[in-house]
Amino acid sequence: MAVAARRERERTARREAILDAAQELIAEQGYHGMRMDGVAETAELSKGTLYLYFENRDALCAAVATRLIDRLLPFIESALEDASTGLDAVQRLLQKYYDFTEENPHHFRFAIEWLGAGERMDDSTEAFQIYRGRVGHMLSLVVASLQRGQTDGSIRADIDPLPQAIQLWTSFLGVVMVGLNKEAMAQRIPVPVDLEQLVPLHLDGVVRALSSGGAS
Amino acid sequence: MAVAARRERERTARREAILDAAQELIAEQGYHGMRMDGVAETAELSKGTLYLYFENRDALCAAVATRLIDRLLPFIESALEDASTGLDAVQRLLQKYYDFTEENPHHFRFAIEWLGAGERMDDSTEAFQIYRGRVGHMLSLVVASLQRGQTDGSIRADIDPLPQAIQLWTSFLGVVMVGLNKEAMAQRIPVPVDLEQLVPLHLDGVVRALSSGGAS
DNA sequence: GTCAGTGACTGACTTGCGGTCAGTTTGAGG
DNA sequence: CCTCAAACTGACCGCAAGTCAGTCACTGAC
Repeated sequence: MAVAARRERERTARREAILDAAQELIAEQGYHGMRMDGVAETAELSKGTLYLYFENRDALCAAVATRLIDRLLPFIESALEDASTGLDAVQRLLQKYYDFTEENPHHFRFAIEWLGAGERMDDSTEAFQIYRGRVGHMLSLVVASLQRGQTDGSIRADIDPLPQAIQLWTSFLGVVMVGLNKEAMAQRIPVPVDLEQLVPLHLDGVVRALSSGGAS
Repeated sequence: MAVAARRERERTARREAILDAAQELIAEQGYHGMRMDGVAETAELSKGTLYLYFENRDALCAAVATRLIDRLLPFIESALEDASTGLDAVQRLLQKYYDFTEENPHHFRFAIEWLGAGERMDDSTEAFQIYRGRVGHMLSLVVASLQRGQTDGSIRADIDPLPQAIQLWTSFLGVVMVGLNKEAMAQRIPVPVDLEQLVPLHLDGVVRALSSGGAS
């Protein structure tokens, strides 16, 4: 039965084609501008077919986000290898996350939507479980970097890595959220400010807060 | 023409009634659960009437949020008066903001929606200009506290108050965003963690980052 | 007293979009 | 050829925001 194998390949290919279409539209029109009708049109399928591959819109978005994290992870992992200390690793990790986010501004809004959403996003789908796993992996990299820093002495010994990782992650998300909308923010925040320096400023604060030695 | 004055009062009262209805529904069902039909029903008006008082849903939400900030501001301002130093003031300001947010969990999601929203939220309405002004006022309190800290020596002299205030504000928003959804987060974040300590942990980091002296 | 004018209000309707499902097409196996 | 199943289709549904032509109630001029 080589047929079944080919069917499976074709199914995977279709799925990828739908993801490509969705990703393209998200990049063009933003997360909210992406419409299921548009995805169907772009992927040259009917709308109903989309629902044979993804339970609903949120599941499709989760799958797109998962693919993006999978592309980001190698960069982050290599950045961690280049780091001289654990403290340096934390800094590089966050910086890489932000750089990648800046290149894919619309997609990562998904993560923010999810966190900001109280109830409205459907995170019960299988696609979402997978996404959740990737988030966990990202967090574990932060935890590992913190532990590494405690071992090499660059990070204070009295911190608890897991809660601290979550604090780093959530506070950084706020910064990224604003950084994502630099142009819009300029009008949005009712004072003139150079948002370009926001991320370096935040990272500086992170280093000061974590550092075992005196601040530079 | 006492008639015009009475008409004006009645108009204001209607507007307040609509705001009350909207706020009640947001508190009950969350920001996304609030429906214009529901607001009309609760306020004992027809839906069309709502649009005589508010340009659209977003404008109505902005007006609700504005009212809430107006209730929060006195608390924050008295907290600033109680503060012993500028550094202490920053800490108290953020803490009060979080406490109030925790009591009104749904409403402040509006701020997050707005910041996280790339394009979808209509912030061109008059109600939104007013809301924007309140946000600016909040920010100015942070700036003032930072300057106070630099004067009394509790905060490093080399920081630039305005960008730093924005960094403080945005990073804290990320923490609040997660703190708002404590219950949901427990399932959402794929690791077990006590989110209750997230805010204190963050505030500790803020103090370490801003402090002119050594960390405690 | 009455009646035209004005602002407040109404609710049926339109629109946009996520999601559904009964029916059609395709192609492998007999 | 015929049969069966999987893939696919697109007309349709429900929901909620937003619109607008029409009604109502009060006011003040005559």
